[in-house]
Amino acid sequence: MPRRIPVSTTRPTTLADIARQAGVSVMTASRAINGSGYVSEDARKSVMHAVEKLNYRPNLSARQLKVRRLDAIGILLPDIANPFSSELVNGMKRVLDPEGYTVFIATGNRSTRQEDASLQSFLDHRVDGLIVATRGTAMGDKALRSVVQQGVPLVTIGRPIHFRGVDSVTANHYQGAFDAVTHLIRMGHKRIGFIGIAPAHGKQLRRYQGYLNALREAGIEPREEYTVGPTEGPAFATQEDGYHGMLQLAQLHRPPTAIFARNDFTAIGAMHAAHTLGLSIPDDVAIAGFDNIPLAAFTMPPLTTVEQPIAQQGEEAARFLLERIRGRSQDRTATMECRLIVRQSTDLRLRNSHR
Amino acid sequence: MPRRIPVSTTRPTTLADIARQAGVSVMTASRAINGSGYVSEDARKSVMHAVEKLNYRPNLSARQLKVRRLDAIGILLPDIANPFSSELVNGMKRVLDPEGYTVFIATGNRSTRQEDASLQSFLDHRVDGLIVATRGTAMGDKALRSVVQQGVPLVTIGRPIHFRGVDSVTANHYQGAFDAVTHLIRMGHKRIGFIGIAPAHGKQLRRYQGYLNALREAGIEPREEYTVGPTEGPAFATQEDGYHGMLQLAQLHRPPTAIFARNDFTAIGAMHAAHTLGLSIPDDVAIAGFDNIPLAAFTMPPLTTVEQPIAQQGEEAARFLLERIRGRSQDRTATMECRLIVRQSTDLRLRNSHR
DNA sequence: CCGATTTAAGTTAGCGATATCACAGAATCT
DNA sequence: AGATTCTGTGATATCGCTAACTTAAATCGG
Repeated sequence: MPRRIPVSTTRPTTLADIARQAGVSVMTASRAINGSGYVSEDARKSVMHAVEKLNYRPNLSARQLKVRRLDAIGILLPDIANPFSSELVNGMKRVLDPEGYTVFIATGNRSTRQEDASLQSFLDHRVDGLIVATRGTAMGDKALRSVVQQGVPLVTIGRPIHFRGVDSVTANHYQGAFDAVTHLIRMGHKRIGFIGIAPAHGKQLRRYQGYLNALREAGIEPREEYTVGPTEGPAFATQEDGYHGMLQLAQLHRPPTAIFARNDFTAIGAMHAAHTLGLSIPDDVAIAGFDNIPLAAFTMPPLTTVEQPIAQQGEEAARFLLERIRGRSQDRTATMECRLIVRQSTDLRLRNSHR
Repeated sequence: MPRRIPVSTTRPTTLADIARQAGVSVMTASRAINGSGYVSEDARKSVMHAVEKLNYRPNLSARQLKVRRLDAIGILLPDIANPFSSELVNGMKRVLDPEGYTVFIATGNRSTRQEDASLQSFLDHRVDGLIVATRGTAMGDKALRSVVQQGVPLVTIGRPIHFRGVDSVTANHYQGAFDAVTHLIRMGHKRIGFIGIAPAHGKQLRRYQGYLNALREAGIEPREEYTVGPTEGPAFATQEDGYHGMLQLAQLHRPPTAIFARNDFTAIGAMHAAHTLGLSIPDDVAIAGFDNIPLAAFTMPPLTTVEQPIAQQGEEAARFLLERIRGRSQDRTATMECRLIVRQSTDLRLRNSHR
């Protein structure tokens, strides 16, 4: 471990400096600053004046050592490029800021090892609670279980949890996918493909289950060759996956007339492949995605997709966490409904709109 | 301020617990764990054994209080939806992780007040250094100046800094824009529009200056009516801005035959408007963007754009910060070159490629 | 074989904050 | 009036950790 030479310019102001400047004891200064206990108006004023003058900021490490509370919560995200992340954090902040909590973010960068490291960092810094929005893995589950055992309040987002002591919030991906595929069926499609995961790995993927069941409920037996995608299980599917998936499906003897893509990125890749192949959308092939990323309204044609209430998931998770921190011990779960947004990539009759 | 009831399940293990369990003094335990000073092999082993058994993790607040070092650095980002953010953080982590630093991220959400709050939070927690990647504002500058005065090592990214004691890293946006516009001129265009900022507010925007000078250097006098965009100064320009900007330019008596958009989102909005108007790209209007977001290769047609070395900026910023923390006091600045990526939105002759 | 060095521990004293106890004077109650 | 409560303040002891000092045995070189 390399040595670090500190560049101590001026020592930061401490409570003792304030007390000296204000002519009171440190305890009185502390009380004045925190508004606890009895402090005369005179004393309060001169302390506040000193705080202002010396530009005092309490040392949170010192405070935390004593009160065992950091007023900070940690958020673990899979990665920040993800279009969710921002909205999710906004939702959480909306709830946590007014309560005086600071929010720190760390990312796992899709690597379980990095996720564990970030999680450990939060624990080492003794945050008051954790919100974890990374994808579920066996290794990750083990780490989370130990978090719970250590008594640190924990809420997960979009991740099924298999043990107690945790709250969780999720969107109804199953229903969203079901609705999207049902919409395609209503538009007259019978041969509907899924791009985003290899058939063998789709058991865990609720979006895929929604796709399968929508077909079955309409009396259409899903065909395995209509499902294409990466085999990496819960990995995020990309534009490239969508592009290659579409090419693959187009080569079939009787190719699908409609595509339900695992997410909007995948859908955009599929659209691109369709253009390349000279297929027109939605006449030759209809395409629907999932997530309603900002760009979805700006593809050509605009993309039909499913919107999940991201900010609300963040808010709810934050509320759950606050309740946990304040002592609730029963587990709670919230499932938020998704909303189908029909645009021209599946229905030409719609006006060209950005909504 | 609401009261918080702690849910103390089991008190976390302390060094004293370890010492007791291992049958040594706390100091020996500390030395064994930190690998400092002399510790016999026997003692080290039994301490490590106790650490393992009791699942001990040092209390970083307590340690920080003593050693005045947190081994953590704070990163302030404008918002996380931004496609940079992720890459930027990856670059930083690549440098900081191996040095034993933990990275915490906070966002300002494009609000100066929130940025200040996040910055203050980092300072209150006494991080060892700060990397700030938010857009420059007067209020923000003031806050940063005070950071420097407090002796906290600071590096900025993509933000011109007007005072000393700060390192900064930036991409050569000017050159990138210059190259893109020069490319448009070489493709035979003479009437080239800029979408992304109102002409009166473009003074600060290096991308706009690059546009103007590329025109002038080619002997083309820029026309004010060819520049359209929001008036909010350094705000981020969106798809909507691009869409409306394109509509506006198309209404001119002699509309531009090429568009240089402030960023890829704006370019995508403009492309969408062009499609809506029945203009073909690049025959009726060529369009170039900036940033090379992942989707840029998947628009129809693929978008010509300028790529800036994001991860490298993150790495360099992290290296600068480490040097500062270790005592360097001269200011350093790095400017990274951008790279023009020509695709079919400006040049039809190219093969359809995703590179 | 003896002083000097190295190795291996333990003791003490804080870091900067707050909880707790102690105490004095003012205000209120019975 | 005397007891009781309310105000306002300060002294002291920690929180969990490590720097600095101290002690003591082991090792070493001439």
